[in-house]
Amino acid sequence: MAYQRTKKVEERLAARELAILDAARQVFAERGYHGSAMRDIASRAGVATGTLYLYFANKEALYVALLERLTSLVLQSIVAARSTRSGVLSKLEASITAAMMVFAENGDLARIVLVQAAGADPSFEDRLSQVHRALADFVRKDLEEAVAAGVLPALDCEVAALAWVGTFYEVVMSWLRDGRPDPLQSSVPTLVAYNLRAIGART
Amino acid sequence: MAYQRTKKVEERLAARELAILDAARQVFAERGYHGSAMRDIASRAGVATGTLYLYFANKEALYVALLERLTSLVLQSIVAARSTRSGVLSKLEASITAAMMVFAENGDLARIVLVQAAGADPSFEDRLSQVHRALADFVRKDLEEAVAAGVLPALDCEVAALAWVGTFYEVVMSWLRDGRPDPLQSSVPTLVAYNLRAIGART
Amino acid sequence: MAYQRTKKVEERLAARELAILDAARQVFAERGYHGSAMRDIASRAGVATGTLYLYFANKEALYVALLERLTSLVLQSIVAARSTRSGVLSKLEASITAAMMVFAENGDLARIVLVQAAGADPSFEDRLSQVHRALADFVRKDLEEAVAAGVLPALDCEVAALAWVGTFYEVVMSWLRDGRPDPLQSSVPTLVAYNLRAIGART
Amino acid sequence: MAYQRTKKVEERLAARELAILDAARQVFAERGYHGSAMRDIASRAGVATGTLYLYFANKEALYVALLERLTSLVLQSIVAARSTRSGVLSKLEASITAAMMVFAENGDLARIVLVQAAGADPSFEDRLSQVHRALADFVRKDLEEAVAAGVLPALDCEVAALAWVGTFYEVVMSWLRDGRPDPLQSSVPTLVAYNLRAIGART
DNA sequence: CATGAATGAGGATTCATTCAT
DNA sequence: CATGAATGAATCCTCATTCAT
Repeated sequence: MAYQRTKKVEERLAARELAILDAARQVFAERGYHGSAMRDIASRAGVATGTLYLYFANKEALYVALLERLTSLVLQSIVAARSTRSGVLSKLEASITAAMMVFAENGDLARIVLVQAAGADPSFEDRLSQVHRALADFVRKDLEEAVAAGVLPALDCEVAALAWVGTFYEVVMSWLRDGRPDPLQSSVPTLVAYNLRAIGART
Repeated sequence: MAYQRTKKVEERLAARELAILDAARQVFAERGYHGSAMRDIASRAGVATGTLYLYFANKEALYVALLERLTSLVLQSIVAARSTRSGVLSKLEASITAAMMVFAENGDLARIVLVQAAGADPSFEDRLSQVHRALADFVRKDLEEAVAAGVLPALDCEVAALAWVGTFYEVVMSWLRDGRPDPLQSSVPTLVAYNLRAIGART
Repeated sequence: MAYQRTKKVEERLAARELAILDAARQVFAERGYHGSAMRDIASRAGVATGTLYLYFANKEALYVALLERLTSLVLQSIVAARSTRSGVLSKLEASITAAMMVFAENGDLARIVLVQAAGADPSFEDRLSQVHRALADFVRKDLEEAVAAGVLPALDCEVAALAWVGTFYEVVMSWLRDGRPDPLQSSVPTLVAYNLRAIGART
Repeated sequence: MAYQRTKKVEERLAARELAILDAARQVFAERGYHGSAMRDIASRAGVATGTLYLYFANKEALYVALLERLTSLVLQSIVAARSTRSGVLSKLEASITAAMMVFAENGDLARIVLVQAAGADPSFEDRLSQVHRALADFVRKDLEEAVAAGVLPALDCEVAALAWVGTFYEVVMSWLRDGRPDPLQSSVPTLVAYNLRAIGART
């Protein structure tokens, strides 16, 4: 009889893929990309080495899956958060808050993506760039819109967007390094105010 | 007669160490820590593999030498720049400008230290942290002094220092990624103004 | 279906371990510890280099496995031989004959353990010492028992045991060097008689 | 003016050669042949690495020089000792006593030659064989002469010689391993008596 | 689908030896 | 003669990936 991919089977497969991603997340976060052997990840996931290759083409693909996981979490979260706000600056604030929440709840992924990815292999730099650029683009567009709407004075939105993202990025890095500020989200209001003042917004 | 370590010899040794550091800088910057074989570095430096080990204990030590080189360049440059200014905020601006100049003139090193180091090996994270912390500390102390002197309004100097450093760090990263802003230093006045507004300084 | 460790697989694994030990025995015996590259052993065993490390932790462990193999063969053989005899001196003779038989049948191992081990690495000396001491202890205890039973006159059993072992050891070494006496066992009666006279036994 | 190899120069050279041999003896005895780097020996001798090669062709030659040093000490000592005795068995006893004295006074060399040489490299086995054979030959000839003179009963002198040497060799090994018997020479009378009884000599 | 034994290329490091000084 | 910097071949071991079971 033909093999039937029942729902039950489907679920087991999905669960296994998650287990592998979870194990990879932990191991990569602890030991870095090159310090992590596929064998270690497999044993942490409770599967055989070869099984990893049934779910991911190779080590790089497994790592990239984690990178994309965080990227996707952040972007989805931002989109969802923006839909609850109306004003431009309010959307901007919501965006950045949402992103910070995701980082705060996914420390391992944040470490892997924001701290380790670039140095793991030059080929990952591009992907990290995309995250930065995506965030900066959100900010830049909002700023441009705000300027166009007269909510903000004239501004070099390109550089301001980088600066804006940089303030948050640096705080996330500090949190990943030293655990401060604790909790990470506590810094958001301060930073938002910091940046709003910097761009001349009336608070 | 016994081998004499003449000035000529001394110079050749120093030149060779520089050649090795230079080769390491190029190769590491291009291919990352784990993508760079000691053999590649040696051949780029025009020496035999074993020669590397006469100058550096091992691959890690060679890498760390580059990290410390940038750190030392930055710190020296900051100290020198500060001595030419008098006001607190002026010193702060001089510090950050000096650091950016060093990054601009040492792109490879900046890439190795700021982009790659943390992901190359977890053991390097500490060293990168030190750079960040050292810069943030300079800023924080200046801000605290400025607040104490009444030049600035009350302020969460800890977070502000991180934000301040973050704005510059992000721009450096952008420059390393895309080559923009070009030249890197062109962004300094904008960023300084950005941060001064953010902390409520009268311009 | 999951990979099954069937009896067939089990056998192949055991066979492979034996093949590796066999190859190691040959290569080490021919070229000595430091003259033998893991690659040579692997190719002689018909496996890849990495496969050696699936069966033995490292080169030293592979060597030690050979040392322990001979030790175990000798001790087992002695124990078995003693159980077939009744008198003390008869047990003693059986012991030494059994040991010599094992050496005669395992020339490579004998060479590795008795000739090469001590010089291969200072850390192996201990293990060689144990072999010597184990043999000497067997002899000493038998001698002490024989003296206590009045079968032998009073005697410095400690030194006599060493001497006893030494006579056989020297002959084994001579056999390993020059192939004489041939066969090795032919010397046993002569040596037993030699030692029995030396300790004053009535023949 | 032509370079004159004055007596003073000659002496300095000889002293240096001795210093090197001495250093080599210590280092080899401690770490074994392959565990000893030429650099270590040089630094222990207080000279530069290259200097070793002015006195010895290569590492092997340096090691062989030590082997030959002990061989020569033993043989000279035996010859000298024999000249003071008259009877065959007396000469035999003097020979073996003399050899043991040399071992006792040159523990490092004894360790290098008797324990390590064979395992250091198969090419050294021959040289170790020569020592054993030289000693055994002395004994065999004496035994043969004693038998011919009727001082001893008929005897398999070949095997007896090996046995004779073996008893002493084993005791030396024990001394090198455990430091017992202490002093080494204390065992000589016992062993001589042991062997004399074994070959049927009237004491 | 899952397993884990097997592969073998790759790389950091050591060290005997040479030779310009 | 003496030095010690330089060489580069040699080797142990790791680990991503494959594939027979």
